[in-house]
Amino acid sequence: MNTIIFHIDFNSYFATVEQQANPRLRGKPIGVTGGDKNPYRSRSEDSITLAHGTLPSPNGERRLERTVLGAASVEAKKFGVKTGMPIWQAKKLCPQIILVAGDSDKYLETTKRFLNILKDYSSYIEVFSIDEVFMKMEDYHVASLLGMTKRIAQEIKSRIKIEIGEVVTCSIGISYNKLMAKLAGSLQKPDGLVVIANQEEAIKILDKIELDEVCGIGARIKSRLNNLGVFNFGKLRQVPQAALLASFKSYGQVLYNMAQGIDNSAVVPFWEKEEVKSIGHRHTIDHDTANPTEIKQILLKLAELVARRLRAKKLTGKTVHSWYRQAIPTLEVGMELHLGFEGDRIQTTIFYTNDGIEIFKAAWKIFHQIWNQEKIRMIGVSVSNLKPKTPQNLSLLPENSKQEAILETLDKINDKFGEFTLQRAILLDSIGMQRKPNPFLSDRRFKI
DNA sequence: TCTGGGGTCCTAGGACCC
DNA sequence: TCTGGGGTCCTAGGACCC
Repeated sequence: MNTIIFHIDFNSYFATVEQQANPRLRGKPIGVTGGDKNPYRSRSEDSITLAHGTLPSPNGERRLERTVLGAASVEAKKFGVKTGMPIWQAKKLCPQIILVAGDSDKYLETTKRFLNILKDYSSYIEVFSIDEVFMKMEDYHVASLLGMTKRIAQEIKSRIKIEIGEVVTCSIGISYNKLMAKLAGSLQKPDGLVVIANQEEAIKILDKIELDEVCGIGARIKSRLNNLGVFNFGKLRQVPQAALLASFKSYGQVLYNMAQGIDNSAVVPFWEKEEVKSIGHRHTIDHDTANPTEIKQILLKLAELVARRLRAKKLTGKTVHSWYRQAIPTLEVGMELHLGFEGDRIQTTIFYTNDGIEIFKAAWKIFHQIWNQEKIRMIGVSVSNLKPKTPQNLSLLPENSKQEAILETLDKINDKFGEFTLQRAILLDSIGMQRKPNPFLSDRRFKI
């Protein structure tokens, strides 16, 4: 291998962290529900935590029916419960499931400790999500590392056991590119360790798995491939490149490469990651509604949350998106029948702002263009086209400064009470690693 | 009484500028 | 004097990830 990439993925992350923290939960089927910091979550819902020994209130119970599990423990998975499954369904499969309200700070803290372990092995760490990273071994190490990769992986695993906890396990996949490393990591769970050493091995493995087991093929692409008569990677490999390009445009090339275990994407270390591209919030209402006043209130609240996060990152944005999901489910016909909720989205461009009222005004205005008074179940707002706040685009007028001062005060108050605002950059800043300047980034930005 | 909420990237077509 | 072509911005929409 010229390149050695590790993919490290925690198993049932939130669930194992909870079991680690609370021995009473160990060995039991548990499901972790939505964020504790969700501003829409009532106090009564928090009371479902077993640790508190209380029962859910009828109100909390009803609200939870519309949310999904953020994680399920191995014990719960034995019943068929999966991450992302609606709570009502999880309960049907496993009536004794213990629901635990998520604690985002705890998970972030654990991730920080984990990344600190990894720092000892490479600085090329790409944080893919709160429980998943890619790590590229430094090029000058590769030759000396050949044959040692498994030992390093085992060392990382045992350090996690010692430094983080025995219950928290991870699966490690090692390969010559990101795609295959991720695939390798998914082959053995929990606590797995799989190496895909070369392309030859990769193809053998690809021929044994389903199309959608590879990152990048979801339900839609899979179904479109099936319609072309492609049901596995062996068959995909026989499809001429031109035919894939014709059907999937540029993504056809990705699929073509995928079938051969090729992936040219780079491990992007955290210090090269660009800033966020958009910030948004959406909310599924606990009942369907067509009441404009109610919808307006929710939209305003969401816009304020978005604005607050923009200000916290010293950003402004000028494109406002608004979207919703209608209440009546529709049957989607794919490989199998399933219920879907149709919706619509719309966007508009205003001026650079991070003021919740301005964002709300734009979102409410465009929402009306797509909403035909039907009952809805979900509504969302987000802002993209972001740029750092500079004196040029804000605070030119004294009254604006005053406005900002008020906003800042509000932010401080909100900060005190907090909410779940997990962001990759926040995560990275908080692990105490210094952001190294990237000499290539500025070039890329200003190249003509 | 029936799937959350946070994001990412890509493409096409129209408007507009020079 | 009746239209080329490059570039950029904007909107809509499709698809994916955890």
